[in-house]
Amino acid sequence: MLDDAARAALSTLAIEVRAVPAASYLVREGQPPRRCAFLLEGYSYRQKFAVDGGRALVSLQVPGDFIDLSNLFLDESDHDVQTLTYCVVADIAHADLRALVTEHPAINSGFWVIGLIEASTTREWLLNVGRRDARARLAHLLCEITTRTEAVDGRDDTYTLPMTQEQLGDALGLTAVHVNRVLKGLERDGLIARRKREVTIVDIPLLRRAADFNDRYLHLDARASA
Amino acid sequence: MLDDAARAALSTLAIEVRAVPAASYLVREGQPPRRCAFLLEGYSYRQKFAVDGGRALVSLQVPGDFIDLSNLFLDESDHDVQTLTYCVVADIAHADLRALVTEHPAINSGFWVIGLIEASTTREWLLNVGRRDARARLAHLLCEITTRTEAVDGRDDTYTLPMTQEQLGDALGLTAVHVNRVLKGLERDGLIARRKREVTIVDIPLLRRAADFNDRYLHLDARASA
DNA sequence: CGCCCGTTTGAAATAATTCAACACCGGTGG
DNA sequence: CCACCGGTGTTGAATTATTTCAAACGGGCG
Repeated sequence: MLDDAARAALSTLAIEVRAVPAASYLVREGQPPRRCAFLLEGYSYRQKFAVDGGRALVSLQVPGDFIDLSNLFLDESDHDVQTLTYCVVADIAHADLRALVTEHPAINSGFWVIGLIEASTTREWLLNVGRRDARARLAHLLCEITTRTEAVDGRDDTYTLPMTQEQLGDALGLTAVHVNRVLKGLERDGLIARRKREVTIVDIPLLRRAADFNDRYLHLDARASA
Repeated sequence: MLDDAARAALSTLAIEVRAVPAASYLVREGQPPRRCAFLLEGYSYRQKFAVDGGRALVSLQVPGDFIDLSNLFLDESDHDVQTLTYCVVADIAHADLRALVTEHPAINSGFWVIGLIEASTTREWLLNVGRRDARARLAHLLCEITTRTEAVDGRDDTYTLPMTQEQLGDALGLTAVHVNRVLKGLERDGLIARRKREVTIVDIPLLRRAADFNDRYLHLDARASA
């Protein structure tokens, strides 16, 4: 819980808001900026590459997520962050954040919580890619997206998928072609419906079961306090 | 860099050392202790389960790693930590650690760095499992183990593999059977040699190339300061 | 209008799994 | 001291999930 002083400090933070087009880089591997970006609107993702050109999306960010808290403490980024859609981000100077963190223990641990939840999510993705078949993997990702976006803005279960099938594949360790087939399978079985890029979760319980989805790893309650 | 006061604080920390047999739990999913464990000796790993019984090892810990820094800020663990071998761990009370972190910004950011490196490592594992074939995956894990253990105690390239082939499989998203075959393949091609559980890296450059291994993700330099 | 990116579909190829049997080894108890 | 035991490693053959390659389609955009 934040005390009043902490709240005040947060609200007087000097931030610079900027709009960013889709598919542009917010962070590049190896390059460290002097500011942290906070996602206000839109979606972005972290990615890493293998030498053979293989790509892995290793996490998604939705509005309310920090883009690169890691750059505050590490001076070389180990991955890229790229926007998925048009985004609005708030930049905060490293110096300000550092000051904030040392002066307000509550904010410090709040940031810790944010970082730890992200780590937890990456672990769940590792389980997903390593130990679930394509159908469950895809279903799991769909469940995560709905859960995380509705936690932000009480959305219903229809949303336009912000990702291409190729990107979905890279997030799941699958081929775009296979993603397509699995997507159709889920549709055929009445778990989801699609119209162009728009996806509707038709049967949430069924999808969750198919996905082996349990939202514990998202630490929704802990996140609320930040 | 730590100042003298921080060093002093660290050295007067009340720690309780205990020995733990192999294959015992250090942390259980859902259960939060009031202390953080630091690994002094031995190896341990984090694991998560899918409902169908599938297991994923999501990280390894070597001497010098924190077992559960996450429990300091999150009150419910989202995974287990289990010892791989006989271990010696140091327990530190949460209260002490919290005080340390709020009083010494340098220690705070040191802990951040540790957490962030671990997150980076998990992302690399995700790339490994999602986008590399079995041979590269296994080679990559072998490279990581050598690199991390030699960073601790300037070891040479022979070491007894602390893991069963089943555990290797769970760390790589593969079957134990397949791990066995791939291991033999690496041996046949002269990249490694084996005698019982003992593994020798015969040709490091070749293994690294086969693994697509680049140690940047381990942030070895940043780690040194902690 | 035409182009390009993303999607859809099929057929063939392949990596990895599954199942099953057997060998090995260290440890335990008779 | 030997026999047995369970866990681990090894091997082969059959099966399956996923990839690869290739071609065609569709729609949004300049």
